[in-house]
Amino acid sequence: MNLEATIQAAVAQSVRALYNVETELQQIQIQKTKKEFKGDITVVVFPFVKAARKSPEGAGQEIGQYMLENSSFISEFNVIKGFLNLSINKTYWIDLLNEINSDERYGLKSVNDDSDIMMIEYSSPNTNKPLHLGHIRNNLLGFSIAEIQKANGWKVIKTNIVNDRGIHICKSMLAWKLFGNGETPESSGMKGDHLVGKYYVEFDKAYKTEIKELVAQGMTEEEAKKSAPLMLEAQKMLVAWENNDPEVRQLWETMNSWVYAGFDATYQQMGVDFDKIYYESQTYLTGKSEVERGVAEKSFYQREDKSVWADLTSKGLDEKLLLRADGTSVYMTQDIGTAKLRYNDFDIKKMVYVVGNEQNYHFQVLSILLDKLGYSWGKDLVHFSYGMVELPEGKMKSREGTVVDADDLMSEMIDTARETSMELGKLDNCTPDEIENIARMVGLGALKYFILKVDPRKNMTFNPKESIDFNGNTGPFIQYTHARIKSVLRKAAEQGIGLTPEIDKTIEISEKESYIIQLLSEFPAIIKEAGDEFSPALIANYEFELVKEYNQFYHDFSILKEENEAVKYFRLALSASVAKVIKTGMLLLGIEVPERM
RNA sequence: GGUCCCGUAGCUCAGCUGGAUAGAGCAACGCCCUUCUAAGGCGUGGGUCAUGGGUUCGAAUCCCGUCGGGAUCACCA
Repeated sequence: MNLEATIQAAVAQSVRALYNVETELQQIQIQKTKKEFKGDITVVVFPFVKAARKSPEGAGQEIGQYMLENSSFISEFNVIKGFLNLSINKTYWIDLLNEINSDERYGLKSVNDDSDIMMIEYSSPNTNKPLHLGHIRNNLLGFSIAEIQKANGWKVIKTNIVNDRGIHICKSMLAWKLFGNGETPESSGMKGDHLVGKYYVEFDKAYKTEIKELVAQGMTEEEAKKSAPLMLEAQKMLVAWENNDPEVRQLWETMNSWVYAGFDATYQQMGVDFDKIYYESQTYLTGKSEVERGVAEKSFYQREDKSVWADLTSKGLDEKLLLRADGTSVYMTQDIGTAKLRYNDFDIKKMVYVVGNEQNYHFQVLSILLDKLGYSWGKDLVHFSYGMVELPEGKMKSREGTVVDADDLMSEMIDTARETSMELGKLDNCTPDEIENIARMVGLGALKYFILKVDPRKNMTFNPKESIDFNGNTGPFIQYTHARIKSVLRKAAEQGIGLTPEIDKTIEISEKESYIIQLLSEFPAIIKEAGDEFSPALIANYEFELVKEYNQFYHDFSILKEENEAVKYFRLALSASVAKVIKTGMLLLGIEVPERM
């Protein structure tokens, strides 16, 4: 039983004994004692005032006195206004530290073959342009959520749906055909995804020019957009693709292979991976047949032009297109097919989509459509809807060239980390490989932590010039603390000091030390909450709080120079446990921690 | 216009299942390396928690209105 539950039970017992009142454990409010008051844990007395027929102070005194006499782990108490501040026995804390210290996998639940399956979809790139800052938030959140759910005992399958077909792909294919002169990643020296992205932009430019000309000839903008030759050509290409035209398919395979090579490099650098990848080119047919079944079963209907629609007006939504008049499928059609295939492939208990909040409507509709098609799990899909990343000037716009490229950003971060390390002279006796590895961990750590410490549901601002910091509430700050502890532990080992299995319980420990143990003891609950709330930010903020407290301790107390051997062992054990929790927590965020930096 | 989300220090963010004097980091200023890593620690200044009402012993937190910002309502994905 954790401390909070223990206290709640003790309070309930006290109230029963003193006032003959039954209270539900959940309504007993427990919080950490604020720093300016003495004590470890505070009970809010106000809810019992009525039953006690006493002033808040009086009731607090009575409950506190009763608990002091009847609960062995409470050493003293004080009451301020309606708050009962309890101090916990030193031996209780030392016992806790012993437990934490001896558990290699502290905070992590184990997963076995019987564990429930959670499938988490994230990343979901289009194969017509390279990944950018928005994808970075998606990938980091998806990966971290997967790690957190594993830690909570789920068997997680990380999945990716690659949008490898559709009109947008045809646009870059067409532009390459028209303007490419046979350019390849090899011939140009460009990363494949960047090369293809270049032609997507080329298409857009040429298309805009055509529209302008048509408008000059007297067309409305609407008409011009629809009848521009390039657009018609792209649409023709999509139909040819769906009809398995060999030439189109060949070009498509070639260009996609360039993009995948590029994506793989980006994913690897970012440190994310997938257990099972789906391609829309392989799922859209299932989607189409599902939609056709829906038409046959009268869940959906066909218009005169042969396009297929779902009428959702009874649910307060609009009508939704599911198949175009030319028979080609749309985004929604594909997602229906993908969902069905996934549930066929795995015994999914919970399906989670990590997709931006701009698609809230899409997932609301997807859920309803699957339900209409008779899938009981349709309503249970979880859309983990995260906020957009904005630049100081506002939203990123690819057409205005304000997109922050993922590859560029990561390498800038690593460069900055390397320069900083060199300036500080931290890595003077490291090999070039070691230097590179540490720069990579620190640079990416800064980026990842910066993104993940923010509540995922909120939009966030990223300033490329200012957001990158290595001091304060940052990834490197936490990594640095880990490296410092490791350094102390190395020195201890050199002096032949190992960790004792059990810490002497008769030693005196300070408030600061017991508070750090209290923080450590909260770690499992934080992981659970992060899983329930789908919020890596809770872990990030917890890690920061822990590290800040530890740094104060590190500054104020000496470890290896402590003369009392038992106390020295205690401080080493405390430090080792903090390092362990730092590392475990950071790995849940997908951030590595170096042994030295 | 309908629906949904957001508004906390100069900036970036915590805190939101109601509880004590609203917290961090950055930026500014000052102090601490002959002591285990100064990417650290300590201190100073900085707030109408957008705004008006309501509920309550108690509201940044819950409810309603107003103002401001964003997303979405595509034969784009």
